[in-house]
Amino acid sequence: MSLRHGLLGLLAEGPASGYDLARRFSETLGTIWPAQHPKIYAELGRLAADGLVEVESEGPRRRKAYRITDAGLAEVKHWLSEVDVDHTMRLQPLLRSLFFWLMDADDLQRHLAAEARFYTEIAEQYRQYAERKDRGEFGNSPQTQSMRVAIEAGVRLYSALADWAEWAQTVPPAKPAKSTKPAKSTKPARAAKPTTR
Amino acid sequence: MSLRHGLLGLLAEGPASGYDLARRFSETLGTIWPAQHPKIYAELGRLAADGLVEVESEGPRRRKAYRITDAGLAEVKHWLSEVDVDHTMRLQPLLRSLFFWLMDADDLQRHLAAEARFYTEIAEQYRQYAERKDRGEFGNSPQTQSMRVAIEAGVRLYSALADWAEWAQTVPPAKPAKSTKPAKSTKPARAAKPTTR
DNA sequence: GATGGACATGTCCTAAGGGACATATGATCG
DNA sequence: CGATCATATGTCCCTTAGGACATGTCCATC
Repeated sequence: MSLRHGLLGLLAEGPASGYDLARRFSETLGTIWPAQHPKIYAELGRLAADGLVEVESEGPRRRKAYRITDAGLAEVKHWLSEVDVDHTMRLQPLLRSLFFWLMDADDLQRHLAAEARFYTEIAEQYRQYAERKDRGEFGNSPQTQSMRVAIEAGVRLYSALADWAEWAQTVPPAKPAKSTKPAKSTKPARAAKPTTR
Repeated sequence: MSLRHGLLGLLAEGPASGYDLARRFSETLGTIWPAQHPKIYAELGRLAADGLVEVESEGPRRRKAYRITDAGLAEVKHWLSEVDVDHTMRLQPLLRSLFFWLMDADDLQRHLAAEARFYTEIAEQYRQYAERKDRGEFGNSPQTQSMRVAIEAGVRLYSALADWAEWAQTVPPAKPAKSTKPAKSTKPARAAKPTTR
């Protein structure tokens, strides 16, 4: 249920419409926390029903801007300070890496090179963003300060992944256990063992 | 739909039961790709219906071991080489970091210290696992070679996060825009601007 | 031989994610 | 003035995730 608190956190900066919030998610937050507009509108409705946000104004084309209420602010602060962090990571690239041994050496090298390029590029984007902030381009409000901290995480994470993908290209492909030794051959599906225990 | 391919990948190493697979997810894979047993049994059923796996043997207590079929192996290889990688990351800790400005300085320091401890510990676990592999404790099969590559990613990712959390503790908390300058005060909810554009 | 515990598989139900589609409205420009 | 585009909000529906609960089975041990 982090989307709920994500929305509250964004609204703590000031009123915004569902459209605004959806843009922020798709433009900058998308890499660390994806959220499509259907979910956002639905959640805003629920938040309003629960009294955590309220409609601040109705704008030009049906635009509704929401403002966080005191209850909403209390809720997001409570979440930040009292609720356990969920450290779950769901990284498909890492899951795939477990199965690299199923790939041709060529395909694998291509794959890793593409991954390295991808991560390097994202890391670079975050780095530039960080620089602009450090040059004072976005002011020095508490919000942008926190943004700076988040960006730093992006830089470090994606740099680490880029380095990893580079490094992985240098790992020699393990031969499918052929000529290394006489190889006690019959061990016919090692993971099988119908372990009763 | 990565669980499907995750299961196929694991079964490519050799036959296993739903219980075995669930344990592998909860013990070692849980950090990078969580999966509970209800999903696993359901997906195994679907995989069997689609002919990508088949029941290899029935063991002691209703135990059913599944074996990957040729079609299943082809499917997972196709996924690895041809299907685009999903780079989506969903990191609650990073989402939270955007809202650090809403926290007391004390709470934030406590939070960051706990985060640093957590990431350091996980990184250390991965590091030890990598060492054991490098000492040859797990042999040198292609599978364990790939495992080694995945572990390396874990080491680097969690080290990066640990360093980040340490670094973040040194970032001075931005004062809520008070005494820094005369401060053109009236700019009443900067994010509001009912942008019609 | 009864009982408790680890093994093993499964269902049920609700919530969350997300693609596809629908619709209203104001702005722009020929 | 009519067409078209970007803005803005929403619904529908299917899939995936995951907590809670239920059941069966073999083993140890008292």
